[in-house]
Amino acid sequence: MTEIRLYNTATRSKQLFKPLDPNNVRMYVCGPTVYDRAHLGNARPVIVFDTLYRLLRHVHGPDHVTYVRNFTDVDDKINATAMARRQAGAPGSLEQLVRERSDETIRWYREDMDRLGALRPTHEPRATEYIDQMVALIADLIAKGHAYEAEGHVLFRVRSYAGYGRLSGRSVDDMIAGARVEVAPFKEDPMDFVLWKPSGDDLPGWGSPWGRGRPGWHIECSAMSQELLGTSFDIHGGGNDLQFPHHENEIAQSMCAHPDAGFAQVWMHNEMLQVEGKKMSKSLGNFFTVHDLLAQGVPGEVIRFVFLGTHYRKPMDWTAEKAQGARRTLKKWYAEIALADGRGEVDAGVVASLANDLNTPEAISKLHDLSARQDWHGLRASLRLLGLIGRNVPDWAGDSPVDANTTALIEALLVERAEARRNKDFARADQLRDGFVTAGVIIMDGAEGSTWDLTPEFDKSTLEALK
RNA sequence: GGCGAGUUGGCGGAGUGGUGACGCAGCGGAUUGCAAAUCCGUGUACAGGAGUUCGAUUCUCCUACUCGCCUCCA
Repeated sequence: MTEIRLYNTATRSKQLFKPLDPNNVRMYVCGPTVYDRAHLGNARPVIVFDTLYRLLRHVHGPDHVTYVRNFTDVDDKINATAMARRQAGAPGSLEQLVRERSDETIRWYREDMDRLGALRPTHEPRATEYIDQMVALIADLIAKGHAYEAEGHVLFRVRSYAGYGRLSGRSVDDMIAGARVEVAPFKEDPMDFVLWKPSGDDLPGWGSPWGRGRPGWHIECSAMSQELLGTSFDIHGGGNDLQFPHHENEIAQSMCAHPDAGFAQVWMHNEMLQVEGKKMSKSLGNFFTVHDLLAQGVPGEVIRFVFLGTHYRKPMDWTAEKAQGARRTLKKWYAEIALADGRGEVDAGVVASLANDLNTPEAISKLHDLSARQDWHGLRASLRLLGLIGRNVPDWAGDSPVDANTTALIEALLVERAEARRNKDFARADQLRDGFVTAGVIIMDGAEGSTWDLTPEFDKSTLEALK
């Protein structure tokens, strides 16, 4: 069996991956807060951990991997949208409007991530459906002395967990020294964080032993992973911005509730995304969503390919130039594998690269090898493993859907050019050749005649001017 | 201020204690009326300094610079 090596943030080293139960490899990834469309940065962990999911399924068998990715649908921005809608006269209770907002955002998220070739996780739990488990977990933490109630809040007693700060390499004292956060007066210690907080009448809330309220952010992942994967499981993933405080707090909660279970064995964090060399932010004007990009005609496969071109633990720069290159490469490969039947074997080199801490850039270089060796079956199967092709070659890469008019016009102009060349009227022949280029038509002359294709920049009026 | 990550050829981007991935661009050749596409060939890069070593881009230390987190942003 293929040996998988993964970099474990918790030990800061790459180590051999040994599942607790090879018949049920379990992975939890922190999913989105569903307050709006997913931006491009949200796509990175999705693609990274989807690739890992595919690798695990390949190695252990599709039925022996359980992948959980949550939706966080308890959030002030969701509430704000719901309240704004109610003010605008939308019917229904606040709870219903909150639910509607999450529902539509989740639907968008799934549509967008599907387009990126990401498989749906085994479970996609919503935080609001696990409130009972969270309440039980919080009560357990209080009973064990790791949490306390104060002014309607329940807080986690950070000093009660000696391992706090291990994952992110911080000491509690250092963090307090450098803290820039205002400390709530009811906290025993500045580092203590909220497990449960009270909700006023104008906010969604649930009944609890501590009054009507809502959970803090971190407790949901502890509760849902425990419910769906057990008190210990194999891999926990997310963006490296979650390393602290989110994952640190998750560890504290889960380890204190189940001191002997071990919680997650391997912690994996993807680096952040940049756009044209800069952090993506609304103020810089380089902020866009996955949906924006798809709507502009950038195919999901192209986005995925660009992402896989950088190792997940390095910052990744999204550029228009990369997207263009990715489109060309994929289109070439799609044309090459058109005749492959899809029953080929996945290339061992591709698997080996992935098994080495998801070295996707190296895996892509192996795809280039397969293409150069004309191993179309292997290329197709390997593209499939990487999620760069589904059952069929995507429509955008096939023969461009061209209306009959345009086809006839191009064919006629090609005939004219062939005649001009035969008659040594090179002025006209070159005029047509250059005109095709300007119009966005690629002409490929071969021994048995000319073939053509349209670039995304194809412009029909420019072509018609050639007549 | 604290913690962490990084700095590889024109660009992107892997990797390794000693045979200089891979892609794009460029250059040379084949081909072409000239081109495009294609095919063949082609690159003496590892931030700076010191150290360890027979030998370092790869290990250690220092310096510079970049970036991320410390704010319920992946």
